[in-house]
Amino acid sequence: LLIEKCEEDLSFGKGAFFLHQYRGMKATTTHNPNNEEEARNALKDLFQDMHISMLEDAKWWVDVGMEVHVPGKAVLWRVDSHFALIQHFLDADEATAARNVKEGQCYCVDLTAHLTALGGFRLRPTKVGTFGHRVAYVQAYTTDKALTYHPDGKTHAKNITMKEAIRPNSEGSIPYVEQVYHAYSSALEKKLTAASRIEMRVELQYAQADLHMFSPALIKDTVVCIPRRVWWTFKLMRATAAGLLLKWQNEGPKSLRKEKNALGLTLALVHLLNALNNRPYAGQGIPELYRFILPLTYYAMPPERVRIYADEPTILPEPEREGEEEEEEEDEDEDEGNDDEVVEVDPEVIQFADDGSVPIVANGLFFIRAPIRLADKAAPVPRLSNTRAKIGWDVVEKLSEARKDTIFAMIDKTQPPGEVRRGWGASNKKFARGWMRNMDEGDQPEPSRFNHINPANYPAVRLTQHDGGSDMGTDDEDEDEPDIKELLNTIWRSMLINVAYKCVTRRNGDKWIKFPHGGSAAVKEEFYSTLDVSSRLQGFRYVASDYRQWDDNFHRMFPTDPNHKMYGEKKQGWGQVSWIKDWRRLVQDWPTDKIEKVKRQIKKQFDNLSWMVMTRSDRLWDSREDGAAKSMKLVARGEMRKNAPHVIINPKYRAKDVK
DNA sequence: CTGGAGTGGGTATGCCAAGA
DNA sequence: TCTTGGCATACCCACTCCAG
Repeated sequence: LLIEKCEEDLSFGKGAFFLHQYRGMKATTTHNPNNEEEARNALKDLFQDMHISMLEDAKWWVDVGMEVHVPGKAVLWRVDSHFALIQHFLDADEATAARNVKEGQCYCVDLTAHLTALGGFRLRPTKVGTFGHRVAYVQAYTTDKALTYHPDGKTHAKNITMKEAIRPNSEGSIPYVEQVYHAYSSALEKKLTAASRIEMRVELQYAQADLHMFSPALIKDTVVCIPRRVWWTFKLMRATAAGLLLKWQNEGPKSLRKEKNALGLTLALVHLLNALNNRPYAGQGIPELYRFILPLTYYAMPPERVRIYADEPTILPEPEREGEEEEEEEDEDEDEGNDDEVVEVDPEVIQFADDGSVPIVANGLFFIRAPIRLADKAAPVPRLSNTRAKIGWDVVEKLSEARKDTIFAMIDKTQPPGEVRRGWGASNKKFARGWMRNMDEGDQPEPSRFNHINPANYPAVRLTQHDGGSDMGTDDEDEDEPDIKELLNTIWRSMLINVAYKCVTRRNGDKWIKFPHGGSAAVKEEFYSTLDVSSRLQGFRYVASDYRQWDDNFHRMFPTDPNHKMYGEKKQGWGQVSWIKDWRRLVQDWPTDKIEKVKRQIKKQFDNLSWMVMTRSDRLWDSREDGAAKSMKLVARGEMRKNAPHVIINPKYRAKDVK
């Protein structure tokens, strides 16, 4: 009658029906899964208040669940067992099961703590396929009880947010991390375990059939038992490691903390921490992040491949056996309030390898896939390495649930570290050093002790403005004042001399360079304007460059970035030559456009040379054997074949003409 | 005798493009 | 699309030499 009324009077009442929900207490009934009689009685028990025979079976669904619990162990689902589980509980053929374990709308894996071999799943079976049972959904998951057992009765925040991760307390550590650390420690102390659960919503008529067929063999293949001590220690270690990195980041310079790769690492840590207590968050932007958090991607596999990891070495040694302590029988968790039947599994069912090892390779056990650059001089903030991490700001904003400027503002607000941490042990020496150098930034570099190379000390180098066509400004750039021209000419000339002068010398005194008459001071363009390099050097290794290489080499010799630092201001040749100092002074003092214009002029000169020193980042002359590109050719005889200096040939010329 | 400069070799890492 | 090798950068370090 009511339904009829609805259909007539309400605009949205068409096709209305009643939904009946019969709610019981969680774990009202339990039974041994291997005993059919018990199972039947349990079901009867549950429905004793209802006239079960009057119900239409096909229209009633019942939520059933079971829990695998082993004393002293954390019981976790194996990702590679999903196929078997799904095939079993749907009673489906292989093709149907395969269709149902394709990651997507209907099936998704919930990794346990981002361990790619471990995880439950959620499944809404597909409509197509053949099923022995009609199942509305299946869910397999793991329950950790530690968090409800917090010693002080305080429950720590369920999730850490990005904002919490960049806001340290007065001691510099992250409150959330402290809390989970204590939670796991107490879990260790209290010898807590974790259990695997599977729940599904089935048609009433199949409820019995579905439940009692969880055979010992199937259980053995689908779960993994990790000694609880290993399990909690793992969580503890991950939380600690993540906490250290966060703390470390928070001590770094603010500007660097705002870099995408630094925030990317923060994000990754946040998600790793959260995955310890909850199923990993899966939302938009997550694939990018997980590409470098997760070490491997797993899919459920057909049965013949399920045991694929069985032969791999165990990486988790089981600590000593716990004996027969802890005979906890069952869980009293109250969560969803469905009519779950809790099935107790006989602990004897789970067998352990005799050698005391745990039959699992838990990939990704310790940390994350992408390399982390801990800290260096340039960036004393731990961050993701550039190679793979390509996180956009939109992803950072989305996953951190905060705007970029909010995050920046928060970083700006953080207290400067009260005390500079001088290293985290030997392995982090690098960090400490970089940090300390950062602190010393105000110090002035010592004046060079190589003033004698200054062109001013070489009379022949004094500007000779009328010296043929080699001067600067011979083109249409004549508006430059004469003294600037003079300066540029000086720089150009001293470059030619300095390069020759600083050519490497063997420790035994062997000189590579053959100076013209008059020594190094007599070196001019002409010295570099021949392909007969052998007449200039005792031996050499050359690269017949392309234009890009040639230009790069030029840019290294005349850098226009005022912040460009060459290694060791005083070392490896670069800091000892006067042209660099003069040039860099110009770069500091002059506007960029003017410098670029001047640089173009010098480049014209440069392009007229036939060869030049092939500079390396940290050294003017390089003579390393293994540092040389394979494409470099060696021109030298006898002793001089070893460690010959590197030279670059102007791409205008053909390599085969080089002697 | 000592410490800094200078030299030459080592290494972690980045980037790109060819290969799988 | 991921891996790999080549080549480069930017740093480190042992050793030698030499001035003070």
